[in-house]
Amino acid sequence: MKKQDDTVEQSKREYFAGRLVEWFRAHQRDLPWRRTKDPYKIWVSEIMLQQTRVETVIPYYERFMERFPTLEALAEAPEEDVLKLWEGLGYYSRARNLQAAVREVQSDYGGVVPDEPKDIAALKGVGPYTAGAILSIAYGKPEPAVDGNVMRVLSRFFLLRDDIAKPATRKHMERLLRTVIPQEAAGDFNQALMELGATICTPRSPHCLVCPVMEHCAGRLAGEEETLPLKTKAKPPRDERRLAALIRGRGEQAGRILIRRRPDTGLLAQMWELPHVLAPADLQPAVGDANASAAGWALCAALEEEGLPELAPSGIVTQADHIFSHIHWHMEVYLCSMAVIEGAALPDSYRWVTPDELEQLALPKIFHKLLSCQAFRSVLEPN
DNA sequence: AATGCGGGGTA
DNA sequence: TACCCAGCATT
Repeated sequence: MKKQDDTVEQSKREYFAGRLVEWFRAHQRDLPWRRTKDPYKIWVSEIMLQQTRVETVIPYYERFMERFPTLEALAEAPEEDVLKLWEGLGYYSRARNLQAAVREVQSDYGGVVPDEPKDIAALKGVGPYTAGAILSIAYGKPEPAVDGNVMRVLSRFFLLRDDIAKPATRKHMERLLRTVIPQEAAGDFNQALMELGATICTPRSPHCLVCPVMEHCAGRLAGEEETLPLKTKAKPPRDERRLAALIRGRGEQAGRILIRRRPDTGLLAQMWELPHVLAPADLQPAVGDANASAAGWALCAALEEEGLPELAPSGIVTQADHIFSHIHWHMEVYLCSMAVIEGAALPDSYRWVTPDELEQLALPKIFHKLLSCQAFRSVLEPN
């Protein structure tokens, strides 16, 4: 046992685990994935819950289980279907990794989710937290599952002033937890830690008066429950002005618009979008029609560089902002006309679609926002 | 160890 | 606004 863990007395660790498990069994929320021990369903729920709130996940989880009720069903599904069901949930590589890993379980483990730490941790998209969560909740194995909630709870209860943004801090907490996890109630204990963090030991204004372990909470006894955990600040997102093109079809493409699919890797991988480019750095901020025209021409020129036929802008349609964790997009949509449509060759990623066809494709939130605005819809009206 | 990767809820 | 959410992969 590591020396630093000895500073936490054994009796206090037993108190902590016992009270938490007892509290969880009496007060846990009734969540869809708590009504099963199916490792596949636990797995799906844990992937969806990564960096995502319970309330957000619930409807996605229900739809997903309806469409893919078994590991085999997910393994056999088209990748596009999985991405479409994930639409709006974010971090889309989770969906692709999940299906890749499920297919691996189907082929290498006969469709049975492995119960060995090294096997399950080797699956795509399954890191230290998710491996511990599946092993403890579905299989009852005494493995730690340290997420943001757990680090906050442990920081406060054991008065740990480590920076939780550092990977080393998570490892420290995993070592501590291995001395705390009750062997016969590992799943309930891990879920109790997270449940406490989500409902009582909240980031701000924790509800200490109803906390089951308040009496011996070192953070509260030190008056530091509001300032823990310590965490270095994240950098603000960088600003990007982006120019998008709304291009309407004519003739055989009448009633369709031109969209494209994003690359296989990176931001919003494999999702569909309006063609757009990063605004040239020397382009003046959009104020009034004159600058809008300059932006429109810059957009058309950039898209022609990418292999589209001759384009000309005819005005700005709408604009919207979207903030990712690391980028702030200011998106402006310009109506553009394409000189040649019939028989024109397009780059592979581009495609003409009707509004109905668009409904079937996975679209990021920002493009849903743009396409549903009134100005955009009025441009699409047949006339 | 640092960065890329969505979208939304909350005080 | 600022923070942060049942994190992981890549470099």
